[in-house]
Amino acid sequence: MVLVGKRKRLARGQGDQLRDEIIAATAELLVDAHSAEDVSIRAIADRVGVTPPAIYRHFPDKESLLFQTCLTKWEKFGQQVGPAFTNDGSSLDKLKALGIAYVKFAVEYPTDYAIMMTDWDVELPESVDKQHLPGMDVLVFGTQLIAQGIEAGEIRDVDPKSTMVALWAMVHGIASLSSNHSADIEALQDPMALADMAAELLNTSLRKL
Amino acid sequence: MVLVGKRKRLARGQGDQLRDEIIAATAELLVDAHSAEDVSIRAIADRVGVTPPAIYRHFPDKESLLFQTCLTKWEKFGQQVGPAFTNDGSSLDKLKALGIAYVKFAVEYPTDYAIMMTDWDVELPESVDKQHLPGMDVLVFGTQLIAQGIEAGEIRDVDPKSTMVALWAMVHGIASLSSNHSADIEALQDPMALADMAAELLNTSLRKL
DNA sequence: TCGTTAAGTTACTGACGTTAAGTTATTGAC
DNA sequence: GTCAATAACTTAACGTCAGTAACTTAACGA
Repeated sequence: MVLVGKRKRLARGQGDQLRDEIIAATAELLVDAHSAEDVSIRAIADRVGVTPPAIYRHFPDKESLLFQTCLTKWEKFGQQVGPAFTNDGSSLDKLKALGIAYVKFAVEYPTDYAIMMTDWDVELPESVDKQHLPGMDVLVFGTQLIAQGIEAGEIRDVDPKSTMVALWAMVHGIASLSSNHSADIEALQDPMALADMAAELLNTSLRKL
Repeated sequence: MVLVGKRKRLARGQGDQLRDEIIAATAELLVDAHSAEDVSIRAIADRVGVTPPAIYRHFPDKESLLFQTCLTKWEKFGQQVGPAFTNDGSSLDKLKALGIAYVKFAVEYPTDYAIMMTDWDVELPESVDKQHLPGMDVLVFGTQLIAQGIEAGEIRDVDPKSTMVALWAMVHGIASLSSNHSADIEALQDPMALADMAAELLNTSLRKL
C-alpha cells in the first residue's frame, strides 16, 4: 500500500478526471490481484493519491466501481477478439477463430476475465443498455455468423441463437475450468490445445455433409 | 444471526463432534447465501451455539473450513449424478444422462456448485488425495465411458481424457453462465433445454457413422 | 484430590466498506 | 477586488469482519 503521490485538488469542473483515474487504478490493481475482494477501496485510493471517501463522490459503492471497471475490460476484450470476425475463410473458420481468441484472452488475463463474468448487483444508469454491453456484441455477431453459415449451406440447420450460446458455454467452460483447476487435471494445463480440440468437435457436429 | 442455543461443553474426547457440526452449519448457511463471503465465521459460530474463536480449534482458517464443507457438497453431487452411470443404454446415452444430471445439480444448488468450483487455496492434509476427490470420480468414470464407447465401435476414435474434459467444460459452462447471466440472455433462461441441445450437438460429433 | 489438558470464553487487533461532518480552494456575481 | 456558494476533497468515526493471545473451566487419569 504505497502512497503513489499527493495530488493537488482538481479544479472546479474537473472532478470527472478523478473518476477515470479511479477506474484506471482499479483496473491496474486487478491485474495483479487474485480476485476483486483482494483489491480494497483503500488501496485504490492510495494508488490515485486520494483518501478512501473521495471514491464515494464518484461511485455509490465498491460494486459499482468494479462494474464500471468491468466495462473497460469488456472493451479490451472486444479489441482483442474482434479481429477474428474479419479473418478470411468460411463461417466455421471464423467461428473457430473467435473461440480460440476468446480462450486466449481469458487465459492471458484471468482476473480480468473473472470480474467480466461476475454478475454485478448494480443498478445500471439508463445510459447503459444491458443488451448492448461491449461483450454482448460478440454474441450477436457470432449468432449472425452461424445464421450466414446456414444460409450459405455450410452449417446444418440449427437454431443460431441457442447454438451460439452453447459455443459460448464451451469456451467459457474451458477458460473457467483451466483457471481454477489446471493444477489437478492434465488436459486443463494446455487450455489452448483443449480449445482447439473442442473447436474441431463442434466443427464436426455443425458442418453440413 | 440468531443464537440457536447455548451448548454444554463437550466431554474430553468428543471435540470432533463440534467439528462436524461446524461443517454442517456452514453447509446449511451456504444454501441460503449468495456466495461464500456472505457466510461469516460469526454466523457459523452462532448457529452451532459457540463463540467464533472456537471454530479455530478445528480449522486453521475460514478457507479451510469452506474447503472441508466443499467436500461434503461434492459427496452430495456424487449421489445425485452417480445414477446416470447405471442407466441402460449406449455409452453415448449414459454420457448424455451424465451431462443432464450435472447441469441439473448445478442449477438446483447454485451456491453449492459455486463453492465446489472455486479453487481453494488450502494445503490439504495428507489424508486427502487430490486425484481422488469426490468429484474427480465422475471425470474418471466418464473417461472410461468414452473409452468403452470407442472400443464398442460406438464412438469415433478420439482421445477419451481430453474429450471428457471438453464435455465437462461444456456442462460447466452452461451451469456457470446460466447462474450468472440468465437474466440477460434468452437461451440461458432454460439451462436444461440448453444442456439437452448441447448434448445432441456433441452426440452428433462423437457418434461413429 | 490434584495436576494435566481438552474445550472452550473474553478481550483484543488490524483491515475492511462506508458515512457524517468538517475543510479548503475555486468560481461566477456584484 | 471581495465574497457567498459550492465542488472537491479530508478527518474522524462506525460497525463488521477474520483472526489471535490469554484466560477459564470442566473432565479425566494417577
